[in-house]
Amino acid sequence: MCAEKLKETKEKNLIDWYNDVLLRSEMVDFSEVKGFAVYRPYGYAMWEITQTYLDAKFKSIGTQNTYFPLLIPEKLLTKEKNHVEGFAPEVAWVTMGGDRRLDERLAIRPTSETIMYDSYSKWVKSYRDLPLLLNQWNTMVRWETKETRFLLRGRENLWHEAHGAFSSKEDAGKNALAALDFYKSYVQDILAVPVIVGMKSETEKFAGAYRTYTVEAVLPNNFTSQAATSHDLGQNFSKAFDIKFLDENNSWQYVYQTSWGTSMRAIGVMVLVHGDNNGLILPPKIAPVQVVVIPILKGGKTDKEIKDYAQKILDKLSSLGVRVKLDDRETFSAGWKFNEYDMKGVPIKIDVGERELSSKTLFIRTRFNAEKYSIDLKDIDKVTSKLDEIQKNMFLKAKKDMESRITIEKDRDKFVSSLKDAKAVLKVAWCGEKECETGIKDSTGATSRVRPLDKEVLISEKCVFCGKKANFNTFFAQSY
RNA sequence: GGGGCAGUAGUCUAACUUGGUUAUGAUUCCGGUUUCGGGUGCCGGAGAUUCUGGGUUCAAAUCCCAGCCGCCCCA
Repeated sequence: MCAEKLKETKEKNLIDWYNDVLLRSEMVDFSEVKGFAVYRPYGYAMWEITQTYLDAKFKSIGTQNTYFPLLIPEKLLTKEKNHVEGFAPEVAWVTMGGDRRLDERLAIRPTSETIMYDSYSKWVKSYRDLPLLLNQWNTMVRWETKETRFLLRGRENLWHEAHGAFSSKEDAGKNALAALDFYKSYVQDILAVPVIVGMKSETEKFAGAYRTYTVEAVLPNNFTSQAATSHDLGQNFSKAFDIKFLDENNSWQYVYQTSWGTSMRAIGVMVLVHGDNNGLILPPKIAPVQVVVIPILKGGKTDKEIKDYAQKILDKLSSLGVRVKLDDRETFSAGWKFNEYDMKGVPIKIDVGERELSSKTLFIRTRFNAEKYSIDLKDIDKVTSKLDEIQKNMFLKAKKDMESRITIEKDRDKFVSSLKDAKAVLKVAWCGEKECETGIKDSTGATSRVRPLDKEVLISEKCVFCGKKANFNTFFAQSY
């Protein structure tokens, strides 16, 4: 049950380090099925915190939770042409029921647009039925053929998927951007991971979407990862699934749709961004345990008083709304416990021993920046402001790190070599053409990641790769 | 899709090159004792189909083949 030391350093081998941290902090474990992880209570607790935070946001704009079947008949999955082409290579199929072959094979949902929109077409008849905004917290299966990775790329992934139907293009557009805003605040404010917010290119957008938005995070190896995504589907699916309504003027209209989701991947990104060679470093807002109280017992007469004192601190912090735990196991030394909670990334450790008991103080140790200091018991509410301060400073540090990894590049050769070797995340002026992106992928293995939403001054008049007219600035990087 | 590297108690590992008795050590786990302010020391105990299957051999963790799993590189 106990965390052991890490085998690899973060600097030397990021992926070995990452796997090891996830295993030893008891967030996840391998299962007997390739690409399917086991989420242990400590890891799953972070998902529950995510759910609580985002669910409230979703409901604030009228989203309702729902549940649709895990299995999707092939005829539904193939209704929207671009969609099925995008997902076909990685769909897992159910072909047998007991020992009988099924007449029609069933896809295990890679995403639920198709089965949900089949119902939407039954439920939407009038403009009064709109907007219809449903969400499900579930998992999806994508049969990755490349190597799989804990949290970042599994075959089964914990996520939520929300699906909106609207009477106007404007409403759908607004909804896709509102979702993007939820994700930005989740990733930045809860996970303390800075993101680049923007739009995906034609090549990288969701299969079947009119437009895809993303919040993109930068990792310590100069890769980027899409932490969450929001799609403006336009009328592509409503036409394929015949989702239409009678408007105020008694004429038939197809709905405008959105779909948006985020997954456990965002948590994986958080681990990569913040952790160090002693294990996880959790931002307080995502930490299942924000403060751990460790009594230092000496087997003397004061032990009982120290325990009572520790309990008092626990109760007090708990009443202040802190997620706090008391570790009074006597079979482990204090030093051992410090190391274990370092591995698990607990933001604040408080030791209470004879010294604290007699002086009515607490001894604070922070995981982030490894601060150590005493405070008076009467100032115990300072612990909550310390948690806020840690949250803020972790974000600022990560933001500075992200900015240091971004290079503005105008030179074609430098762009290609730097991108190929993941020496930086490159911000360039780009034409946005599909052929150009294909060319970039062929020569570097990397793709466009995100085009900022705000109007920006062009870095150059010419596209960094093909030399034609540049239309906007875009970030390029290797990605997970 | 193509190529490369690895697989030995929960974890890390020795033995493999050059086949040979009961598979090495640490850690972890259990009982006891001593400790406890950054992984305490000691005593005892437990934990292995040496990834799976096949082949070569008197004899396989060790050599060969296939598969599985993990990692890396290329498409």
